Amino acid sequence: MPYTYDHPRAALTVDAVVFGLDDADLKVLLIQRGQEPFIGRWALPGGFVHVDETLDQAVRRELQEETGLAKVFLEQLYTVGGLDRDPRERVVTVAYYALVRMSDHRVQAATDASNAAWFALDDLPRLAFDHEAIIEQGLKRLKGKVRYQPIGFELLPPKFSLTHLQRMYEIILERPLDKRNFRKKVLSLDILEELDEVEQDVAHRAARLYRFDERKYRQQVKDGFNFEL
Amino acid sequence: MPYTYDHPRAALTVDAVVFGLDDADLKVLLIQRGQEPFIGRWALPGGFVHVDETLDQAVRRELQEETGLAKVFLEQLYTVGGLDRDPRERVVTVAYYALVRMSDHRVQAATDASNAAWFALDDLPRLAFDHEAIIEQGLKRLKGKVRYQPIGFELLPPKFSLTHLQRMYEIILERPLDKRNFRKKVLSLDILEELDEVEQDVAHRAARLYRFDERKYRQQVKDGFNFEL
DNA sequence: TGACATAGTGTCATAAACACACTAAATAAG
DNA sequence: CTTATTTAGTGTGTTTATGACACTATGTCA
Repeated sequence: MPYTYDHPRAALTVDAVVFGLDDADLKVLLIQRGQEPFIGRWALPGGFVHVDETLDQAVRRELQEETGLAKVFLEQLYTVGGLDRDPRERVVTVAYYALVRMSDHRVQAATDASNAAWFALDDLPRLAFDHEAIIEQGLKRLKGKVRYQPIGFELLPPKFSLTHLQRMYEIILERPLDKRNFRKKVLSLDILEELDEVEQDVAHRAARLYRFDERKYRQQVKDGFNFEL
Repeated sequence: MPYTYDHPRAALTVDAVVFGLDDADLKVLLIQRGQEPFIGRWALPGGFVHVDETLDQAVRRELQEETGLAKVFLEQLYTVGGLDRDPRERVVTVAYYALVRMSDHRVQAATDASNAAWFALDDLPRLAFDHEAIIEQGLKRLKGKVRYQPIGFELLPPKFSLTHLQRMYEIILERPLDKRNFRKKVLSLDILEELDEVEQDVAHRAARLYRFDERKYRQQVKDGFNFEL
């Protein structure tokens, strides 16, 4: 079933930089390629955009198929159109980044029998295509955006302590933050709900848990308020 | 000369939101379409991406062809992949925004005999496709970015007074700024070169002229300094 | 019950943001 | 050549936000 056009067309793909957070590191989810080109190399999850699906739908489908992830936070990053990105032919890819709670999402083995695994950002394997550069961009965007939009919560479990929250920011921004100033600031934003619950199973004083209050946040935004780390 | 593929492919286009500034308004450069669909309607300059050119090259070529503009400031905005954007077939477009000095660039009549013209943002005609939404995004980006990167200078002539500069920010941000505070702030950034020149042909005290000093700015950035309106 | 680990809390100093009004210099008009 | 008009150019005090900094509280475990 061939499809024919008057002019040659680039192939269109989507790729996703999926970030996750563990105790110590920001991680990226990669899959190991099962086909040429770059067979055996690690790469961003992604694939061809079908002609009857939107770009968002395409990324979500590919994430589901290749990693088992569904319903993650997703945002478009940028579109890469270099001429020789793919040795086969002209391929233009729309890159996305995603944030997931690593604890929630047990990463599945991919459908096409290739692996999926998390890698710390400073310990990446050799990657296929220009995926290294795309990850770089994703990281840059995350670092920038996390400071003025409360997207970081997508990386944390629903209930978290202020220490968890601070550690997340420290890991992403790659600098230490002052504990008292951090707490003062984040509480003053009034976007957290204080729960009547504390951490469980810790070998020391348990910290109070909080939840991100999306409703309060939206209200703040509407009132012209400004999130700012 | 037909081109054939195993799977149907979306057509890939680029579109540019070209911003210019006059005394009173931010303006957008539009062209009037000479073909179907939307013949006669105004639209963003843009067109199909050739298989042997990058996305950047494609936008620049289209801008040149349709409006005569060359060497403008260009940055990728986002990629639109809705299913029914174009009534003919699936078209994915990579949107850019551009900043030009209106005075420099006399806008040419387009090659294919359709018109090109500047429109104030609050006085746009009916547009083709989803170009209204793309302009909206471009404006949002401009408003955001102008505050932490010195891109606004791309809209001004090389030599400008502090009053010009302030007016530019007021127009883009859509709010008045305090004259003394603005001057204090902008001079403290130390990215302007004070010239031994003043405005000509004005019917009142002439203002001193300044020039954006790109070298100083790059130095600041390297030193970890932070532009911020 | 004592050692250990992390939670939780407030003050002061410095820096940035903001509000605010008059004099200076040039041209134009009478 | 005097006056009116228009915009340029300048400084201070107040308020608000940022940043540095250290000790007590509470729980677990040995």
